[in-house]
Amino acid sequence: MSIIFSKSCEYGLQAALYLARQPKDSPAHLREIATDLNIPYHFLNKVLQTLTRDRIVVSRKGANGGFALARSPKEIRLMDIVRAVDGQSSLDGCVLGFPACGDETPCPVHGQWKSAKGVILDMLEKKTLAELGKGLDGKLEFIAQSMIEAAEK
Amino acid sequence: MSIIFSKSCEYGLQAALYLARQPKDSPAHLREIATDLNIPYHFLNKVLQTLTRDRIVVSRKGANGGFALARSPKEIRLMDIVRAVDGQSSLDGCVLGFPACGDETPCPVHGQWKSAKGVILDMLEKKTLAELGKGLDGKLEFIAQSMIEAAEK
DNA sequence: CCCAATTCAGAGAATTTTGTCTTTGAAAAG
DNA sequence: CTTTTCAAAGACAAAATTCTCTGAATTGGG
Ligand code: SF4
Ligand code: SF4
Repeated sequence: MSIIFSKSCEYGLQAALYLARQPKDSPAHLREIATDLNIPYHFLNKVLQTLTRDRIVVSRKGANGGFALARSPKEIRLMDIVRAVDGQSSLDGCVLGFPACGDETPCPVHGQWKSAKGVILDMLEKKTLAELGKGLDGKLEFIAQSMIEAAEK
Repeated sequence: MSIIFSKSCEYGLQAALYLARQPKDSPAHLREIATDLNIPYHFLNKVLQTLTRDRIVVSRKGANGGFALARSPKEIRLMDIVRAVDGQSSLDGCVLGFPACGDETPCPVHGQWKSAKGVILDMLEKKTLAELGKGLDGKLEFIAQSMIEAAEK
């Protein structure tokens, strides 16, 4: 389970990463993505519709249709997906959430909280799907591995 | 809204902080806490029952009863409250949540994710209610301020 | 060109989880 | 006893997640 994101968002991130690792010019089918990543088919359908509307992925109907990234993985930040699926507001909150608080009237965890949040936002902001995909090549295939182990359970 | 915790947990943290700032030997009433912090009475009731069962707060019934911390604010970590209310499992998750992953088969954000999570867990682990309460004294009263501004809206 | 098969699009129903409220009971104080 | 206040079960509501079903675009084969 994700600590921070909704399931929609989690699935969106997974699917996008899946697409980033897909060979060029061969769109992936919804059915295939869903079973490989172990995501409910129709829920993923909805999430991908959102990503398509937001021009993060493109879809084609009919035979040899499917889903593919709309632009280079280098140009898609994790943040883009989060914003598309969960909305910006999902990142604005706080751990404690006192009624009125902020930099002017901070509670005593405010400093640590901001730094933790900084690390997370930085990650989402800076990491692209391309970088996500890198670091795997040469080593064992992360997703494939996941699938195998998931199937074993 | 809290990014990480359920509302129960958020309310639990707020209530605990409220109790920490309460003068010694004068338990606070559920009704009072709920209205001051703007938390639904009966929901807070449930949360405080949980904290009581977990011996983080103690309750007394009847006239001049109420709730108070079970031990010194110095000895209650934020983590204790989170675990009591949301359970340990609420802290075990990940942002991406691939089917099979971990330190052995990490995905490429794993490093950054662990560090972000480290900051958060560290905060929950190390900060006590006492430290939370400090940093406020002398300055404007954080909670009071919150209440005033909340009432204005 | 037309048809059948394939695959995404979308509305909306059903389910599950989470958050809130209602009601009754039990303990403590005076 | 009577009042005050917490304890607890469970009804109810709202939100998140999952499923059902119908429609529309595309392709390739007659
Ligand atoms: S002051 Fe900062 S850390 Fe504290 S509740 Fe407000 S936003 Fe959160
Ligand atoms: S490898 Fe680490 S960061 Fe990646 S999905 Fe798994 S737990 Fe999360």
